[in-house]
Order: sequence, then C-alpha cells, then structure tokens
Amino acid sequence: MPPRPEMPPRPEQSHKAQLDMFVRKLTAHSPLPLSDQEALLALPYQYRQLAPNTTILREGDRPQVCPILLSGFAYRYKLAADGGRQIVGLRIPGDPLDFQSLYLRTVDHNLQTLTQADVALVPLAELEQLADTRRSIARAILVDILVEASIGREWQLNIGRRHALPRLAHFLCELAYRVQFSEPQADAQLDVPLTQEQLADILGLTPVHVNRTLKTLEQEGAVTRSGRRLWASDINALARLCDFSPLYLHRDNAA
Amino acid sequence: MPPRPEMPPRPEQSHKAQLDMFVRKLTAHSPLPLSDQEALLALPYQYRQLAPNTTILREGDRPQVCPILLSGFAYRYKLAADGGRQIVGLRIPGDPLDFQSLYLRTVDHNLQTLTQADVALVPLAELEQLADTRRSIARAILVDILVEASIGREWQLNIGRRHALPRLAHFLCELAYRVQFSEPQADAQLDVPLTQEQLADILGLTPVHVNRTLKTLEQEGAVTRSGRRLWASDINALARLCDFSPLYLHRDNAA
DNA sequence: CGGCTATTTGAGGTACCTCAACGCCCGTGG
DNA sequence: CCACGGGCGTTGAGGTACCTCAAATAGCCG
Repeated sequence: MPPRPEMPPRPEQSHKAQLDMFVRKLTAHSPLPLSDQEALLALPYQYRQLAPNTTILREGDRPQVCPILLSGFAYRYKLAADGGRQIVGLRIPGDPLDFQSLYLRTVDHNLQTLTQADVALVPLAELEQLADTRRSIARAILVDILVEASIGREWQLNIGRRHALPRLAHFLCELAYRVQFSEPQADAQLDVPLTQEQLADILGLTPVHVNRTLKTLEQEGAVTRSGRRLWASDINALARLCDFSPLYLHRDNAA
Repeated sequence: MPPRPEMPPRPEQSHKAQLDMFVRKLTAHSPLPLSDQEALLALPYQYRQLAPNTTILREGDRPQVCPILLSGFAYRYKLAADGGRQIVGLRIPGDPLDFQSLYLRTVDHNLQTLTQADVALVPLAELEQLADTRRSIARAILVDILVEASIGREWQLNIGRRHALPRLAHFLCELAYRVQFSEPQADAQLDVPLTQEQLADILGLTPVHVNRTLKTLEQEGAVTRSGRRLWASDINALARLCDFSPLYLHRDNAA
C-alpha cells in the first residue's frame, strides 16, 4: 500500500523519537531500568528509508545487523513448493525485525517491507554485547520473541480452525489492538495497510475470497472501504464476529 | 494409542539417562560447557509419570515449575469459540515443555500429554537463577524457544498453503526428522503416536479426511498401517510428496 | 464376551477455489 | 490537463477439495 499521501518524507533528525518508540514498546512488555533504555538508544546504527516491497532478509541469510522498524510495516513469509505464499508474521512500527539472528545462524523465512518504511540497522555484535551484559535487556529481547511466537500460535488456530469471516475479523482485530497498544493516541479507526492479496496470504485464502468476505464485513458494519482503502472501523463488531480475546498478546506481562 | 506394550514401566532409578537426553538435545542446538551441563543435571526436580491425555498446563495458568519431557509425547493446543481445536505444537522425548513461563506471566495455550509420559518438574526459580548466572544456559533456552517458533511458522505454511496430501506428508516427515535427530539409533521406521483425530487437529483437517488421505499415502507406499498403528515407513517418499526441506529445524546451528 | 473408542466407508453438501472478464484507481508521460 | 497503462479490486460461473452426517466395522480392554 505504497507511499501514503499523508506520509511526507520526514526530516532526517527525527530518528530519536522513532527509536524512543522502539524502546518504549520493549519496556511495555518487560520493564527496563533507565540506564538500559539509554544504552539501547546509544547503540550505533545505520538509518535507511525503504520503499514498499523491499526485501530485508532472505531464507538462508546470515545477517550481521539487526533491523529495527522505526516506521511503516513489514512482514515475514514462506513459500511452498507450488509457489503458494504464506505470510507468517506482521511487524508494526517500533518492532524489532530480527532478534532471532542473535542466536540462530541462518534465517528460516523471508522478510519484506509492506509499506514505505524507516529502518535502523544495529550491528548484531553490539546488540549481543548489550544483551550479554545487561540482564533486563536480554529479558526484554526474549519477551519480544515469546510474544511473537504466541501470535504465531494464534495464527495457526486462525488458519486451521476458523472460517473465512471470523478468520478475517480476528486478524483485523489483532492488528487494531496491536497498533492501539503501541500508539494509544492514534485513531480508533485503523487504516489497514494491506492489499487483499496480502490479506489472503496471511489468512490462507485466495484474494477473490478475501474480497467477498470483506464485502460482507462491510455489510455487517465492521469495516469501511473507500477506493482501495480499508478501515477496521468497528473493532467491537469485529471482536464479536470472532470472539476475540487478547490474552495471547500478553499485555499483562509488564504489570 | 497411548500405553505402548513395548513400553513397560521403567525402573525409578533411570531418570539420569532420561535427563541426559534433555541436556544432550539442548547442547546439540547450542553448545554447553560441561560445568553447565552438570549444573542442569544437578537441578532439583520432582518426577512424575503421567497417563495419556493428562493436562499439564492450562491457558491462564501461572506455573511455578518447568516440566521437562523425559519420555513420551505431549502437545500444545488452542480452542476456537465454536469448539474447534488446533494443535499448535508437538513435543517429543527430551524436550522442555515450558521455558516460556520463565519470562511470561501467563500461559497462552493448553499443554497435554499425548502418550504415557515421564516428566521432571523443575522449580522455575531454580532454573531462572541458573539462566541468570550462566550465559550459555540462557542462550540454550533461547535457541530452544526460537527453534520451536520456527517450527510454528512452518506449520502456518503447512496449514495455510498445502493440500491435504502434502500437508500430512510434511508433518510426518518433520516428526521423523525430529525423532531421528534426538535418537539417532532408533528405527528409520517411525511409529507415529497420534490418532487420526489428533492428526486432524494438527493439520486443520477433519478426522475423516485424514483417514482418506492416509489411505492414499499408504497406496503410495509412503506409510504403513496395521490395526490402529501408523508408521512413517518411507521418509524419502514422504519428502518427495511435499518437497521437504529441513532448514527450518535449524540443525546447522551448533556446527 | 461386552463395551468403548478409533477407524473406515458412503452419500450428499458447502466453503472456498479457479478462471476469466471487467472496471476502477492512480501514477506516468505526453 | 488529458491519455495511457498497470495494478488492484470486483463480479460471475463453474469446479473441487474438503466437510458433515451417519452407520458399519475393527481393534482393544476388562
């Protein structure tokens, strides 16, 4: 969903605020003392602006840097032998993109930007050293990994055991919750940055069927569409359609 | 399925060998110095023999112990609102069952024994202290968590984008590989410890369709059946049917 | 042998897929 | 500013992989 009109190129100076969000999100799941927060902010990094659909990691890679998603969206995917694509994870602004490579040698999936995105590339060695010397940073990394794995399990349930309508509703609900958590000031109306084809690859459906399911979601009043845009406009309606329960997002963990 | 005739009750003394296997599996993915291996073996624990279909963890629990699967199989599952069950993970002998609770407050899925099983219950606090003081133990825990998450992503692909036949073949292949890795001396013919209903809940299918798919797998010569037993008898045939690639199991990690 | 559970088989239904055409949005270049 | 082109969304018609329901069989334990 390519370059958004309301997203003009940002001033190069504002990385600080974006990095702040990353640290804030980590802390929200696993509290970090101020000194550790500062250590994270003091990490060296390279700043990159990436176009939509830019590949960041490929299956088999052995990365030397850990990308952090400062703005925009990204997704993980895998391919089946017949060319079928399954999106196995979605990352939102402020999310780290590859803590895994701190501990595993080779990457087991592909990672791509969904929208235009800003990324900070932190040398893995630097991050590793920080994790090795500061207990609560290591813990925060682990918690992020565990929460993402929990979301993956919920997606398994979603794909394996829910019909198209609740399946789609569940995903939109999750996305709305996650964005809401990380940007509490944002609209309640979530602007969904995915094409119907991408939604299909998340849900294990075809684009055609996603289209038809979106239409009925719109008739139910759960979703609004205009042009190519999609909004999750009534989260309660969505939640009702799929019996959404946010336990698996582990928001309670910090408390 | 459960109580296997060839699995007589073991002498109570043999925990050592079983715990050894747990430590060996950890080390295989992330090398541990001997002192750390010994520290793990020296952990206090309670020994339990569990019947098939015994619940070990429930969604919402806040466990005080970390169960280690010394023998037998166990699985994680989640329920949809309409009662549909999705199995989201399978654990085999020697696997830790809940490292997650070292770092997350509440459990987000259910965990049950599949077969008769022996578990060691290690106090979380003791394990946590070990992980906090010994870097390579913390790392080994993380690697185990990451590999399980990687398997979860492959299951997403499997459920979302493969037809019943390659889907079933892929799962059987994975299971054969995993068991082979952890017990290199075992038969090449894997005795699959799952009912067709359980297979269905892993694969996002119905038991009836699993039955029919197994029949064609048998006709293909990939699988052998007798009575209620199922063997993955020709792993190469299975691998051919699904283009299996074991990269995602991260066997290369220790090397 | 009886009773339970897992497996097997059949017949009919449906949720979702495939293929294909069309139209709209939007960026591009004249 | 308009014409063009490509990508994405939309719609229809027909097909199929898998599901549902139901009943029968087979294995297993007491």
